[in-house]
Amino acid sequence: MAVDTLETRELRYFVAVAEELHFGRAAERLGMAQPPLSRAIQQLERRIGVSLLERNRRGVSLTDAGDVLLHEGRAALDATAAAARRTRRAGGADSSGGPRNRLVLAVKAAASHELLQKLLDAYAAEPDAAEIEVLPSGMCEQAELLRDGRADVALMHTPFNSLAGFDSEELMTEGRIAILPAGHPLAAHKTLSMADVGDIPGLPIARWPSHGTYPPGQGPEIHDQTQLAQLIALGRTVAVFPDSARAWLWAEHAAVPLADASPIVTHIAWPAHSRSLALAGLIRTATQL
Amino acid sequence: MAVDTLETRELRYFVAVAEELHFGRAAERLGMAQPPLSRAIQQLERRIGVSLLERNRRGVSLTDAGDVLLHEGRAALDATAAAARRTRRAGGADSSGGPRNRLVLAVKAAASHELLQKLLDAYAAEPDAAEIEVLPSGMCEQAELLRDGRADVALMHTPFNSLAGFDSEELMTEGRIAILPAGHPLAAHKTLSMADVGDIPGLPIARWPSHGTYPPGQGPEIHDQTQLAQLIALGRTVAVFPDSARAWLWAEHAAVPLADASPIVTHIAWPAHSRSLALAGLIRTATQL
DNA sequence: CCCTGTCATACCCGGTAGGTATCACTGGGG
DNA sequence: CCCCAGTGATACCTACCGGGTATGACAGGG
Repeated sequence: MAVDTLETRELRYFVAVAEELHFGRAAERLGMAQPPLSRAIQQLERRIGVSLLERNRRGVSLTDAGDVLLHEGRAALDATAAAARRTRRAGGADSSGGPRNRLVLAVKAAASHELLQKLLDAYAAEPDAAEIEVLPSGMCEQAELLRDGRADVALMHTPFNSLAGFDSEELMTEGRIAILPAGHPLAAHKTLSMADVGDIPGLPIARWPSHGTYPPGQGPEIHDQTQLAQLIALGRTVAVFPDSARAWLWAEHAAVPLADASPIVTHIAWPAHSRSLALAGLIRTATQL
Repeated sequence: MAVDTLETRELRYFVAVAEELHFGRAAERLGMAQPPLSRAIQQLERRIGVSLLERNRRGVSLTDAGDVLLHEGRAALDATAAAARRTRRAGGADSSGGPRNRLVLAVKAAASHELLQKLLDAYAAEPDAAEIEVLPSGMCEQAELLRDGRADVALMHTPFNSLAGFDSEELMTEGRIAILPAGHPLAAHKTLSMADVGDIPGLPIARWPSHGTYPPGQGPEIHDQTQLAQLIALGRTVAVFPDSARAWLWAEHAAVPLADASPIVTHIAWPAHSRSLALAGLIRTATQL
């Protein structure tokens, strides 16, 4: 093999070891025995002429070069997986009928309902519309879905998602609101500031494991939006949401605009090198909404 | 091998065939015989379950899926090559002394002299400055250099370069000037329009093979900037350049601002997933110029 | 009709990826 | 103090498969 070419298999092996920092566990994860994995990593280090792992007594740690290869290798593996997935999607469906174009659109579950609905309706009305598969995703994994090819295009929301590495178009900007119990004194205000909501006596901000706002504070722990809505209705917590959250407010809720919260901008984003006509049509539709 | 994993070797093979559209030539380019290449492509098609090539009588053409794999595969191969190169750069230099950080900066040859000089000087004065290797590149290949890891960061110029897929920061905006023979009547004008320079009797725009402006027109053919400068001095042609080209004008040249030309914006751009401290320092220096 | 150029098939060989058994080393506990 | 548990490395073998050569099938053109 050419000395300057990394095989996908080698990258998979190295990333597994670098993530586990343990040859045995990495081998198990890869479904193979430990000795061939050790040997493969040694060969890899010899081939690229750089030592990647520090074999200390009792464990393994990454060298600087190893850290670089971990990050770059993940990106390369994502790109390879994306090539396989998108190719399969482009051709595999052909057997089930015409030149079926299908686009996978990743959206943050339960966000941008109205916008998404308008987009899907408008696009479906286009003459040569492709089939759109909506892929609900967790909070911040849209980028990952785009990178590894499970999705072709995504709705992303700054400042929560980073648009780094993708092409994107801005679709919508909205402010944020504080959602309070309907009877709360602050609910009478015309606007509030972030500082106000962060420090309401008796109303600690809820902690939502997958939402960053977890470690600090002593607020109640929640796991989905319904729990949160209920806790607010019971007068136990406050929450900050985008304007569009007004759509699902309860009678027991009150919404007050936040004057100093950074606005939430919704973008449609896609891999920079995409050349699909169906995608171009969807983007055109989206920007003309 | 897992059925859903593409090996680098398979991608290399397929991309070669897809580019040549000829098994024999592709095999020659890959330094191998034709039969194993045919077999490898067949196995690839079976593995991903999609037909990639249309074997017509007298030649080969790409299916839709094949076209997708050609583009996605190129990106994946670039990412893989980048992983190898950057890893080698991160670790290979360690043997020749301390924790030597080296950054490769791609710049369009002979552009942005002053800006580049200021940037290098300012960065060198930083306390923990890494070594910067300046990689002169052709007109539009900075993106390619960043993608395949030959460079870590680049100076790019919109609208010539596309920033798609990279992170970037704006550094400088400049207008454009028409460079005329000193004695020419139009040289007396305060400003000109693009239409003016495109159609000057007796002064056809020069044709520069690597600059897009090649096919049409009957202007003289040139191959580098010095030839162009000389032809202008001789009163044979006109050229449009960014403001900063004033730095190298001859006495026989006259520069007139163009009122309606889109401005040229210089950016510093880097791969979106970069995490290098040295790169962060360079970017910080650049944005504070 | 043969000849040429194309990709596919048939068959063989060597390298190497992967498995099993074992070693070398270190640190902790009885 | 020594033994044991747990780590990664080494030794050795096997089987698969990637690659080579020779040849076939098929279509077009002179």
